[in-house]
Amino acid sequence: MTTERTGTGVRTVVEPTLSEAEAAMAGALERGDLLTVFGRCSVDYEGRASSTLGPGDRHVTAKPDGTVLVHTDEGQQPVNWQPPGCSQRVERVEGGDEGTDADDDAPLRLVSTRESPDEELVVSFESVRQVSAFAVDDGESLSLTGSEEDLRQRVLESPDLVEPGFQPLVTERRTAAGAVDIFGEDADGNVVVVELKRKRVGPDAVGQLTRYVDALERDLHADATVRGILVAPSVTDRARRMLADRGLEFSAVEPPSEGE
Amino acid sequence: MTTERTGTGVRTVVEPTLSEAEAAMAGALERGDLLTVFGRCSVDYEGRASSTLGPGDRHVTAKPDGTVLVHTDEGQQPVNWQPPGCSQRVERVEGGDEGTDADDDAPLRLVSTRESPDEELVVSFESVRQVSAFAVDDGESLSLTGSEEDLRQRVLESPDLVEPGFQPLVTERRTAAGAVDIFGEDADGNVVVVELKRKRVGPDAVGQLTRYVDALERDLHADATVRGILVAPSVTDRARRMLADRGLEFSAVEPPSEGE
DNA sequence: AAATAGATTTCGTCC
DNA sequence: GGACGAAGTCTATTT
Repeated sequence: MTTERTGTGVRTVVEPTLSEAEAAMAGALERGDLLTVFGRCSVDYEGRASSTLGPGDRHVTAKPDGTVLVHTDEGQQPVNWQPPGCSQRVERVEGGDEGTDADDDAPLRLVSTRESPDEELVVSFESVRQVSAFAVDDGESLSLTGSEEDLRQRVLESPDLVEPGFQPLVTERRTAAGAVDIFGEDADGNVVVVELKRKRVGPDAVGQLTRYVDALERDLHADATVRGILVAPSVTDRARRMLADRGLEFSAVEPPSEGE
Repeated sequence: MTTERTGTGVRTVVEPTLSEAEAAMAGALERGDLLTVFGRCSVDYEGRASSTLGPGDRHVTAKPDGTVLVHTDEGQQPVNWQPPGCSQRVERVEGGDEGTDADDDAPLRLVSTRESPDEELVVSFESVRQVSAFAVDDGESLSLTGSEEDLRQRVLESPDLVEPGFQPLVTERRTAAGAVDIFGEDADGNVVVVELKRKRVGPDAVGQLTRYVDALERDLHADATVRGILVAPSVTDRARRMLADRGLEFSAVEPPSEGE
């Protein structure tokens, strides 16, 4: 086993005994560090669903905000996790009758729990290869371009992109079926409902637009024509057919990128 | 700087120079290890959208399957990432005119790219606190209970949970609007469309069921009555109202848990 | 490669 | 705290 303690916020223990790993993990949780553990473990989860995962090498992260992530060597998503706000503790299975110390062979457990919903994640390490604790200093936040919000601004600045003469009146207009992205009227004064999507749309988006158009037709009574326009970069074949069946329309508009 | 090389598949470098970090990272990528880097970095992404992230301490993971994850001290989701299948490389910004070596102050970059869609993620380290490489041995896969698939099996085994006399006929029956979860008939011989959800449902699920019912009514022509039943643990108020407006129904069924 | 829908989705926003 | 919808969603399945 080797211990590193540096003055720059990194503490690492390599090939610790389970008791040494326990101490290092407890210290990291105590200090509010970002904790990572690599070792052979099994994982059990019970809460919104239930899962079990047999023994294998995994990389486990516990963040100071209460997040826990268990990653295998494959996949972008963790194989098991716990969301922010959970409480973490490390524990050793109780030893024999007389001993107060934990059995040296007993697994080391990282337990994460929360209430509402009641959930528990247990990572049981049979061996630990590395424990690291990091003091994180991060004040910056992400700046992102190309979201649906960016597309909305683009359409509000240049309504003609939807169709010549389109006039946006309100965003997020409420209906019995939910809030409409953009509510406006066309060159002839007809009511227009616009549903925005930042990428190619499928049947679900058509369903959404349908719900809003139907709801507005009821709200505004029978006399007024309500047009529904799906605004997105492109549509799938089935979605295009569904739009046609329902008398709805599509207008191709790209979300702004980088500079625009 | 301290280097650890153990016989059990863990290599760790603490407080390396950028050149030392570069070598450690390149070796890990070469060997197909799970690579982790903790350090101060900026992140730029360009692809399906664009994003920038200013300097801060982050934990970066590169998996042998091509996944890259950049985590801050907060949140379950990575602040930036690259999906499985991407290609990674480490590089140093080119030095001055005459030198062949990289400028010692030039940032160390982890670059991840893929095509279709064209995406690039660049993590620029101004300092590195730790580089670790792990040889992962994991043969086990996750076993999970409580999914929609489990709910489907429960309903197929006990159709009366939906309503007395319900008879499932086909699963995944195709319609013009997509595949129906369970297609069957009720005690009176009416066509029944069942949409399953493992948790409390909102307006989107009602929209889905509506699409399938509408599509089937057209497919089967006008004479037959098509009932639509949303099967889930519970419904939101608005969803319940939308169901009523459309003449659709709700039946409360929980997905099986643990033992069941 | 594209399409479709589920997910212990997570995340933000608004009520 | 619940409800609702976006997301660089990811992931599995099917065409």
